[in-house]
Amino acid sequence: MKDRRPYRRESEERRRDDLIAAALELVAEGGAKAATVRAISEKAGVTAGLIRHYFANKEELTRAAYTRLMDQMTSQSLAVLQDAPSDPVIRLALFIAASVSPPVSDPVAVALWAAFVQELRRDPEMHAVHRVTYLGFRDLLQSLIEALPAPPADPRRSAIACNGLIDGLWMEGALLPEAFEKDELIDIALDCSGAILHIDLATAYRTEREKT
Amino acid sequence: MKDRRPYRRESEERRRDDLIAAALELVAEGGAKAATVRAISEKAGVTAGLIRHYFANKEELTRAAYTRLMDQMTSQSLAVLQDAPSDPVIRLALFIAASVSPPVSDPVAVALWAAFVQELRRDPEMHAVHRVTYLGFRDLLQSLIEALPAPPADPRRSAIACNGLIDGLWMEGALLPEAFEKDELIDIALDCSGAILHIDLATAYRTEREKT
DNA sequence: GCGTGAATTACACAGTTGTATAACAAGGCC
DNA sequence: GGCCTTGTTATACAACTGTGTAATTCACGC
Repeated sequence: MKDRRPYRRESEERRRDDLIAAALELVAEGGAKAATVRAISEKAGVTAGLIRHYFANKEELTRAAYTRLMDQMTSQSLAVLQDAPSDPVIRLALFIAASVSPPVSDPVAVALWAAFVQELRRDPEMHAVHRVTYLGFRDLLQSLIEALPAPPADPRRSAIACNGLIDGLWMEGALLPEAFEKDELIDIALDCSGAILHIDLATAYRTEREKT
Repeated sequence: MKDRRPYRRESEERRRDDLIAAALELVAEGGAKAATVRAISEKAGVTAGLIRHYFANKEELTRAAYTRLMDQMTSQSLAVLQDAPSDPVIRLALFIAASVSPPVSDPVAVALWAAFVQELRRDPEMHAVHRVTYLGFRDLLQSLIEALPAPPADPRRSAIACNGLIDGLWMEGALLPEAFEKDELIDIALDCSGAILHIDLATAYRTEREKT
């Protein structure tokens, strides 16, 4: 007489992944308030109770989603170096260009990021995630800068500056795309990073792009 | 027999101001989700029903609060020019330094800003507010750049770049203050804006500061 | 095949949310 | 000083929130 919904047992990893992915999609679509336990579980194809079987509470799921988002963005910027030439100037130029253009610089990604930023001040664990991912990205940038033929005297300062420039343009390009022409932000990011580092990143990028 | 709460009638402007201020304080303290109609009205010293007497719905109050926040931040950056000398290099340096240091660069302000950013994609009116305030700030910066003795060839590009740098450092300094030494971000912002514009903003700022 | 443990569903619950509506009272006007 | 507009309170309501708990049913070991 019961018409209980049939289901399949899945691995813990699979279920956690599905729930995190569903949460991110919902936050992207409708802001943090749209990611309710019921909406998340429905999108993941399970019932609400299961969330608390894999996460102690909703906060923990939120943290997991934030970590996943930041890891994704860093690895997307890094992916462009996978099959890049070994010339450090070209590598830096490609990395910077990738960071201020899609899919890294994307309205959905920025909105997602903003949704989590509000939690940083209140949740020490979220703050820790932020520190690790921010410093991780910056250190990556710094290592690219230190590999340059004529590295700057204070690579840490240079990395902070370029990181600030990248983050600002990343955000502005995603939030107000109609205010910029195609590739304008890439050009600006390369020109100004070049001015900061006293090298010509723009032509290095252009010649590399024309090679294909 | 009724012990109905006594009250005073106030002007529409006063009530709207109080409600907006209460909403901003709550978002700052506990994120967007803390700004419920009941919490807002309690903090403003009224009952919940009154909100809908002054705002058609909660969304409208949210929009008003966002507009107010952005106006405040721009005017705070601008305030430093009030009694600044007429030397355009000094004026630009003061403006940039103010934008990446308290009270403009502040964890509360950044968290508030992030809380609203999530709405930009969904709410066209919020998007319009964002466009106006972003372009307003950038145009201000561009006018300061154009006033320089040797203005750059493309002031728009320079303004976009400096704005990006400022926004990035504004955000990073507020979100992870322990990662930077005192005045480090001001120095970096001035050095790198100077590199982009080919002028020496850092010494202009330092000599101006030592004048007092 | 068949038990058995655990993944999953189903349901309940108390609290909160935004909103609608009616009763009330403050303060200006004559 | 009494009326009348309307700012303000009070209360109701249905929808939704996160969470706790018991009942089911899947899938694996034997």
